[in-house]
Amino acid sequence: MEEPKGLKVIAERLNLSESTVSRALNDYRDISARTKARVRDVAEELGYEPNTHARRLASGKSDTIGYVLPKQDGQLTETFLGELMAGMAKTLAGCGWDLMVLAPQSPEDELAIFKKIARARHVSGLIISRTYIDDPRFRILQDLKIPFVSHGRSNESANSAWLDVDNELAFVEMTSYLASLGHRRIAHIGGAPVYNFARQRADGWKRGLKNSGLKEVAGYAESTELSFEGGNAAMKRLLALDEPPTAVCCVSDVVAIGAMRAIRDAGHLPGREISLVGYDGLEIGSLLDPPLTTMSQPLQSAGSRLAEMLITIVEGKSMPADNQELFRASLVRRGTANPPFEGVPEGREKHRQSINSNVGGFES
Amino acid sequence: MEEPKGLKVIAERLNLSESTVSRALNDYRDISARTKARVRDVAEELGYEPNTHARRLASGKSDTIGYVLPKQDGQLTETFLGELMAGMAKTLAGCGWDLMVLAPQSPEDELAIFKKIARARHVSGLIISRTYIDDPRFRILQDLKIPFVSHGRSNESANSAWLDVDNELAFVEMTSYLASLGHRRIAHIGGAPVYNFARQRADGWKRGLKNSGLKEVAGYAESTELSFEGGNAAMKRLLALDEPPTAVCCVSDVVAIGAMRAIRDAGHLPGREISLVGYDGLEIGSLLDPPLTTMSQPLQSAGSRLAEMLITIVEGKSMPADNQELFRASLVRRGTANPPFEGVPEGREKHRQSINSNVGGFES
DNA sequence: AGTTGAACCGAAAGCGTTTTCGGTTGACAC
DNA sequence: GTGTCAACCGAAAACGCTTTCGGTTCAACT
Repeated sequence: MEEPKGLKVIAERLNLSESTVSRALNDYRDISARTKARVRDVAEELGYEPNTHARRLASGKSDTIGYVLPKQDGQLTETFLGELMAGMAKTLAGCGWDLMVLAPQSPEDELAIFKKIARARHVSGLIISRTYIDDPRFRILQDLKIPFVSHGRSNESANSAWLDVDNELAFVEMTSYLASLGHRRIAHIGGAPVYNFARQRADGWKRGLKNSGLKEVAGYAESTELSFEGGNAAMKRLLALDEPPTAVCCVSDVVAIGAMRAIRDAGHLPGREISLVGYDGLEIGSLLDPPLTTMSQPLQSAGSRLAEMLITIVEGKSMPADNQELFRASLVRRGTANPPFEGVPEGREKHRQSINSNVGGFES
Repeated sequence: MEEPKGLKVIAERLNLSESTVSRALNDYRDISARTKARVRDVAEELGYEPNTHARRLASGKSDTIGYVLPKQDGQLTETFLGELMAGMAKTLAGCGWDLMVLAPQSPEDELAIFKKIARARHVSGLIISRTYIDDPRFRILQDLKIPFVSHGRSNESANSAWLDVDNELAFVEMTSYLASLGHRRIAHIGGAPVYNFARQRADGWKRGLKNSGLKEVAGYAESTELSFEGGNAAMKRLLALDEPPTAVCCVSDVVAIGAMRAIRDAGHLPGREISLVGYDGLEIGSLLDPPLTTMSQPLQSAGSRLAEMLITIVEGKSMPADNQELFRASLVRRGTANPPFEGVPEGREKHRQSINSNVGGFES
């Protein structure tokens, strides 16, 4: 009982040709309003749904964009994935486009996927994440003439479309904030220097220091992998310095949480002896003890915007280089960023008075 | 300079017909091995990539499955999404299939999406997550004759394909483990009772109690939303009981972390006065103080298997009801599950002796 | 020599759209 | 009345592949 669908039945019902029906549904202007209405009614009534494949074959468009899953170190716990993809899928669906997921297993695999897309063109554009400072993908995609937008910049992104958070500004603000609380010895735990965002954040920290008239102390620029252990290890190194920092800017919440652990293990209290600010705005940070001060960035809207940008590019309505947008992160004040500690850690109570009197004036 | 691709050029180069080339590439057995080899060589050399849309139109297959993003309460921080989708995409890609993301904005929207798929058939199967105890989607998808596999069971899933973790067993083990450590008063903080996994876990807890000869104390079965705040609030209620539990099984790590906070706020130490086990195996739990004991479930492999199952069903190689698999979670021993505290919380020293002597015999 | 049947391959009919190109109206001006 | 120009619509050719159906060839049996 498979009733034949298709333009054909609609056409027959109305004594029209298939081509007329097609154009009526696609709102061509050489079809009278009356006819359009009749066609639409019948289509509605029949529950007509165009055959995607036929449409795409005939039109030569694929109305599909691909999102390349960032595969880092085998770990895929990125908390932003869900939000980002939801944002993309939502606006794409609004335009009748599809979102396809690509999960390259290795850089070579990724290249193979790109090449295949370049030839088959069954995906008309790509969105990539987790960009590197020197990210070969920009060149590759440009050479292959695959339209794309990156979530994050790169040295190679000058002429391509991207959407990024102003990581540098965020870390300038973060550092300035700590400085405004009275901190003078502010360190940074950064991410692997291949990631562009890691560099941006480190740069922001440096600029923040400068803006506040502080200078970078030797050994204060830590770099580690984006994990708890990474943050933990880096913080330990900072604590082992002759003059440990009183505040630390962390490249991510996860790293910050690792750092908190190290601070605790050293017998200090995060946010008291050593202030700490993370980045990402993870919900979980709010439940820690003390709750992690952090900076949060928009995700759903970023995904949505990425999709919008890519569509206009694919449709030739704008040039890649004209699609470069900077979002802004915002400070979430919680418990780990406070004025420098007036007391003395680890039962060195005897020191307390002197330190206190030396510093002075920062009691809240 | 657009060189014409397609079967045509290969056919011309070899003085074969397009149909022969097509069948050669698709490994039909009425093509000689020699011809197949020649065709493949030329195809390789020319970098031939078949046109997906044409192929799908002609064959009537879509080779695409859709993953329905679980949208809960506007929050999409599901940590498992990345892993799960990577697993799916990976095995799908291995078969030349595509993974499409669907992000329904509401239940009505979800229904509309299903209906559209049922008609257009541009997606040949679906994978759904976060199933409810009474999940209308099972009926709907069956009625619409859309092949699907669910990640998680439901009351309605008897005749459909699913892959689930044995949540009940996991919580039986969890509870038994706590009992084996000597706990007698074991509570449970569960999730919203609409989710099937929440019920399963609660059931597991109850069965675990029974197996260990313990009984469910009034007020020990808490239920809350799957968030830090939820866990926090639930634990507060437990602490306010006349006889608070000495151990708590939590429906998720996030909830457990919220509970830890409540325990701390009450002046106790998680894992000492009150033991705690979470579920999910989140990495972050390992960095808490003390590190959260939990149960972890496989995700990449689950995604992979889900995809495999769906493919065999779509291709008619197996019936949905024959595709029901139970994965197993495994205990990750960290720091929050220990024998009952021998000390006395909050100066209720007087209770201690009696309790201890009543229970007895479980010191490790 | 005739028959049979693998083994191979080509012709051609789709698959369900889009889109170009003309053709037919009728109105309106000249 | 002839010409012109919109406004509408149909015919038909793509789009690039799959798949059915036959046809040819050639070796191997009768």
